[in-house]
Amino acid sequence: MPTKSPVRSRKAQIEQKATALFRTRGFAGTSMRELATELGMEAGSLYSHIRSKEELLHRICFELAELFFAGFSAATQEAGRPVSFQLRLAIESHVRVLTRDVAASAVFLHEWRHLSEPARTEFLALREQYEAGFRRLVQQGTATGELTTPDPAFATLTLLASLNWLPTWYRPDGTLTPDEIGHRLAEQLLRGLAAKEQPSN
Amino acid sequence: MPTKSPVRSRKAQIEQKATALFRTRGFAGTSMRELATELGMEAGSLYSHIRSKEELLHRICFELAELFFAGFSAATQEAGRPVSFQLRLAIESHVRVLTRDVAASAVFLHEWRHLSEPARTEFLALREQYEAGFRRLVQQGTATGELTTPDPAFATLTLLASLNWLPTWYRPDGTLTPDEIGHRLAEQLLRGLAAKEQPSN
DNA sequence: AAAATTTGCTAACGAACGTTAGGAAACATA
DNA sequence: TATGTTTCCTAACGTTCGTTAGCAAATTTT
Repeated sequence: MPTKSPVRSRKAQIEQKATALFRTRGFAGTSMRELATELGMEAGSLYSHIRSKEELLHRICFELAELFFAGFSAATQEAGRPVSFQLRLAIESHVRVLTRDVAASAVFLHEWRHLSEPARTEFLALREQYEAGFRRLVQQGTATGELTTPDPAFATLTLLASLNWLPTWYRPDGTLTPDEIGHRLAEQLLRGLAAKEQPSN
Repeated sequence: MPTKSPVRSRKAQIEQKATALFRTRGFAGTSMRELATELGMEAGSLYSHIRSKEELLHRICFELAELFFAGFSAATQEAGRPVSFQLRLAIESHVRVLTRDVAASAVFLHEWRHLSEPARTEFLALREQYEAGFRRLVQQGTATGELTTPDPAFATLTLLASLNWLPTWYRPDGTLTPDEIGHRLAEQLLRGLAAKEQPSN
């Protein structure tokens, strides 16, 4: 009996398919009826496994947030590492999380607006906290002289922008592995912040 | 009688308010009833001025596309300019269009998925064409030796990513003018592609 | 094997949706 | 002022939505 896919619980199937649909159609543009149809069942049956449509979204958002924080911690926890190295590791970790499940990442980055309060505000606070971590790294890097930028906050925005656009173009079946992508992005972005060379004005 | 705002046609008011709502709630998450309420009227009345909800989205998407193309043309039409200079101008033009109406830009970048066919496919083709223009610039720049990157396509993605994340953070009342932002982004991004200095491997 | 639990279908609920059509009110034109 | 046009309210349409509850079937547990 060749089984091509690992057997998943019904709930896991629902979550995976919901993630895919939320990504392509948006949260508000995805109905529970079409989700159920994609799974070969009726919409009413979904509620044997989940509480609500919003619960699906909530899980995607807050579970990915945890992964982002865990990766950032691992990248930056070891004392004594050069700041620019920590920043490189943080970039690479961010890319790893984004590429782990690119549909979930796209949902995470755009569909949070559909969370009800207080989850919505909570999510935004987490996001700000995570970004502040990157900002601190860039600031520390300029303070130590490893990095150069006239505006650390602006540079951080640019950096995160490059990273967070990834779900729009990344394909798991593309030629580059997630680690290669992370490496390249880190290279290019850090090159733009490198302190050794002066830009020609 | 001090009038603070210029008097606009009802249609212009509808379009402006729809743009704002589509930006914050998404196209699918915005109802015609709430749009009408924001304008102090009833939903049924909107149809004296517009044909459909989708027409509003269609206009946002295709009018901005025109602006992007016009800006790119102006940046790259003059023969003899160094490629990296053209790229700089193209970046700055892109930022000018994005910052012209940041809500419309956010809608343009994310809500196109709600266009029906054939408009949806048409829009994606336009987008690809515009991005191909940037790719050509980067490729030409590496061919002339003005720019350096092991992968022009990848570098272009990174560049456009930095630009297209702008609507998430830009505030018209912020400290930087659109031209300043364009200049900074161009500086930082081109610095990451500059051919004169070799990155430390 | 019997009992308990889970799963899924089904019909339905109350609410919400984009839009239409009729008519009154407001405005513009002759 | 009379006429024509536009704007808006209103009620309603047909459709869709997320979800609930009842029950039978399937599965699991005892």
